[in-house]
Amino acid sequence: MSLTLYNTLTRRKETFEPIDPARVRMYVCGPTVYDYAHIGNARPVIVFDLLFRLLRHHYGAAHVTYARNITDVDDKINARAAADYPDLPLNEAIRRVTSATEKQFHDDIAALGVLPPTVEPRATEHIEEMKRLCEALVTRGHAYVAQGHVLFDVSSMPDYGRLSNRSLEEMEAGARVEVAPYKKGPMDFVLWKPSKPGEPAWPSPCGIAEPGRPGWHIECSAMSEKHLGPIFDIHGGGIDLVFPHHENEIAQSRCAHGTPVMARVWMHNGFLQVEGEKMSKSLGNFITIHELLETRKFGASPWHGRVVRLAMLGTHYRQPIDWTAERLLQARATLLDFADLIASAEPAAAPNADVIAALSDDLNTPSALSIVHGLAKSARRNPEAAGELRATLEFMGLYGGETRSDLNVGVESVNVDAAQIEALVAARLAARKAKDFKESDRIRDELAALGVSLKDAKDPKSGEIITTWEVAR
RNA sequence: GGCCACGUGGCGGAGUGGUGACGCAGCGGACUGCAAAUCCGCGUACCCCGGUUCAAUUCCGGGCGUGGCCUCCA
Repeated sequence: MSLTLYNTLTRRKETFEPIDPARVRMYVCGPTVYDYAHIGNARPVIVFDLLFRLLRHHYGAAHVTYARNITDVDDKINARAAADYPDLPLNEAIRRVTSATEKQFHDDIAALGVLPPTVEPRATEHIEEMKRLCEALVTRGHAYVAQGHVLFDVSSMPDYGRLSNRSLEEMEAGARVEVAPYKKGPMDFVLWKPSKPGEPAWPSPCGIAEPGRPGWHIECSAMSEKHLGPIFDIHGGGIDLVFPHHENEIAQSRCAHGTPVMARVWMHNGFLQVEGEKMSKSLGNFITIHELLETRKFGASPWHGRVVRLAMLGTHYRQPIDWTAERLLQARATLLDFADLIASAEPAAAPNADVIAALSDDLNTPSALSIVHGLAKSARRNPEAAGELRATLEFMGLYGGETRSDLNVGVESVNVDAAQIEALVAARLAARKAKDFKESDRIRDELAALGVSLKDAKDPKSGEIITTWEVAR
């Protein structure tokens, strides 16, 4: 079965053909660890986790390498560290910020059913590789040194701007920022820059005497090369990274290695809005993954990670998505329904083939979920279908053994005394048998007031009425 | 200002040059003492205006709306 992916480079869907099927390689831009990851950050993490799972399905788990980096050197980290730990030396403060944030990130996304990537490189552990890239770019005439900076010379690359589909002339005409005086061209960007006293600093490359630190884009070029090679299969991230980040990554890697492409397929997930508005701290609708999972800040309830994941996958990854409490509510109702169907099912050996086919068409999750609903329908009758439903949900990361009450995390629930309920249910059944429907309805109302709802069913063999109950809320 | 996405029924959301995916909600029916659950059935939806075509929601052009990037925010 073939896999089709939309490639930002060519602006169309293409049949995916790995460079080496025995080692399929994907790189995705990970978080900058200075604060809780927000719900917009969660989108690429979930989307590319699903692609990782699909690639493993197609090529074998041992034949896929997925690298997702941690950016732990950045001005925002420095600022945060100085603000949070004013009494500590900056480097110690930075270490505290990055390690705590990294742990938080891992906890958050594990709850979303995200598998660990094959490698998770950190920027600070690849400084030497970045410096070597700087040296190579200067040697090859694609970069120059000016006032302690190493700068990429965009005029040295004829097809700079191909990914974002914009020409140098357009960019310069539209530029609204003041150009630093040491730049040769206005679009030239920083590969390495001097550090101020107290800031993280490393010995500089390219004969620069003063210590410095890397620019933003260079880390991904260095880490992807080290872990995946100079040319690899898939590079992913949010659509807002297309320019300048990915464009500059491409420029650095291709010019340093003299290669025609960096990654063959570039994939970008669409942007996320919250309740119809851009998410921003000033609008007060900024929502972190942590808050979604652990607090009642959004939609008056905490939300189970699988619910968040389903809500995210309900929209195709390239479409814009409007993050609302309503869609979380719907996702939870769906998962609750599935949980009942598969709790006791023996998982099938493989996920449903039609679901795989839908996902293999550029990760068409809405279409895949439509097939999943069909599976759920059969599962009400057929235990085998229930097993297939279970295997499929597990494959998509939408089921990990959660019970109803797990999924209903934080939902106001009445404390029920099971023995008391059972007694009332039995009393109602007795009243029904005696055709005392007034009394049986009274008991049902009494149970409803306790938050317990009843389902009557006939035993198919004996014809006896069997009543099951559950806490509705 | 430049570049780029998106606009589908009450809501969410695929897809397609010609028989209206799927989910939620709603309506009708079956089942039930009545319900719940379940099952069956039900919707003249494709932002506006032109154009191409035998035929456009789907292609092209224009407009409007929303959003993204051009300022190290996924």
